[in-house]
Amino acid sequence: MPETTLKAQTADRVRSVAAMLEDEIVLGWLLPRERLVEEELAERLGVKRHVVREALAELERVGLVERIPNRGAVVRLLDPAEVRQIYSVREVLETLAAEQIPLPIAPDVLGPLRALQQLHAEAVAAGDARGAFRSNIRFHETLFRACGNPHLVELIQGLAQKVHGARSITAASPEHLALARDEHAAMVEALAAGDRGRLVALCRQHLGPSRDAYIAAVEARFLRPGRGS
Amino acid sequence: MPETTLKAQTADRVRSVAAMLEDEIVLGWLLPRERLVEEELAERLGVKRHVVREALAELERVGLVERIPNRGAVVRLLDPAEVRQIYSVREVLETLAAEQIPLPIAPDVLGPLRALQQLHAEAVAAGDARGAFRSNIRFHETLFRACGNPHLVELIQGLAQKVHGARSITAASPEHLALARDEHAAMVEALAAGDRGRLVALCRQHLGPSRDAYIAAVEARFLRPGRGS
DNA sequence: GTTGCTATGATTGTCAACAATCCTGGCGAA
DNA sequence: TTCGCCAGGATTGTTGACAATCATAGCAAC
Repeated sequence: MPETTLKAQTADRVRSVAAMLEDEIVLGWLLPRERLVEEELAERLGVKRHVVREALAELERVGLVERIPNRGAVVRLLDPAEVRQIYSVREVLETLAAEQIPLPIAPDVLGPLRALQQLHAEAVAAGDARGAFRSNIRFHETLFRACGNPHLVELIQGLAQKVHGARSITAASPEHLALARDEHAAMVEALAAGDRGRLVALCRQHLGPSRDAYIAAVEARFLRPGRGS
Repeated sequence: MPETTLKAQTADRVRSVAAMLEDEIVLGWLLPRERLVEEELAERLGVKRHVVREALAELERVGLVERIPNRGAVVRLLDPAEVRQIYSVREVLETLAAEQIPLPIAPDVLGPLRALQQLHAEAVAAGDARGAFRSNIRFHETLFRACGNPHLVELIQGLAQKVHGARSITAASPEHLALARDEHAAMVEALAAGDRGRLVALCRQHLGPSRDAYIAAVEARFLRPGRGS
């Protein structure tokens, strides 16, 4: 029998629901400004309303969802200025982490990293956006964890999650996925070769494309017509 | 009639309760490993259990409290290694922020900053630990907000909050409070003079004393006897 | 005297009904 | 036609009761 969801405590179920909703937002199943009705989600996901409620609160904290008192939650549209600010901090933190990774890289980091890189490459080849998204997250998590400071990693992950909402544009784009795949390969190479300068440069460059693609897409497609200032 | 708590929505009440509990932890009213019983707190603070529950979840997220399923919450003791890691990241981020503050400083920042500095000095002079704690937070918030990147400020504040539990040691120490007061004065001076190098150095140095005092105190007083490795 | 088990009490976790709030559509008057 | 108002419906927010879980103390057996 399946044991993953059998003995699940509420806290786990909340995280699970939050992750599912995050997926649906990131993959573009749920569009910006789309309403998220608690009861409907509760039924669809097979949990109580209470659990959905906490999950939405979690997503609000992260910034993927906006919650207005007595009115409910909607998928939030990140405004370009905010995205730019977040990316600028990400750049600093990820550079910092990359600079602190001990080189030569430990084998017990390089191994899993190569495995995740391949997983990601396979998902890209198969056109599996969801798989690519998840394995991409795990790749970077594993990479940055090697820097040795868990709190720095936590910050980096938190910021990455904040702009996950911006991924619906790039997550489905074959060109961006292929580019990310190649850059991952280059990072692994640089790590294996102990080339710090190259690694740091790659990490920094890695952020640019998705940011620019998102900003361009938002300005072209999603900005509310009546509100342009 | 008092209007601050009159129209308060639940979310505000949760924040309020969380802040009260944080105060009590920081000021040493609640000691590490002390149990926090939901119903008791609900009655004492005049709110429903539900609100206390969410507040405890919030404090758990921040790291001030530990929550074990079906067993309740206790005040968490930060272990020295964790404190050291957090402070190392704080040092980087606060230095970064200090480097980005536009100089010469804008008058509408310097003014409030001076006011908060004075507020802090007065609290220190009066031996008002709570007042010193709160005005200290607001001083740094105002200072770093001047860097112009709200997300960086948010990160800095989050990290500071994580080690607030470590403040019960320094919050009551007249020497540390006096030192902090003088360093604040020096920061304001450096800002007014446009001396970036001095400002950055001061911010970096400012973190050391409380970190070291906490680690020393924890190792001397709180480590569980039976568990020393 | 020590160990293991059971009953009890204390505390948290879950739930569904109820209350409060807000949007929507329809109706009437200017 | 347009504006304002009111009722109805939909959705969230709150509450208290109930169920599940865990620590503790007392008792019995070794």
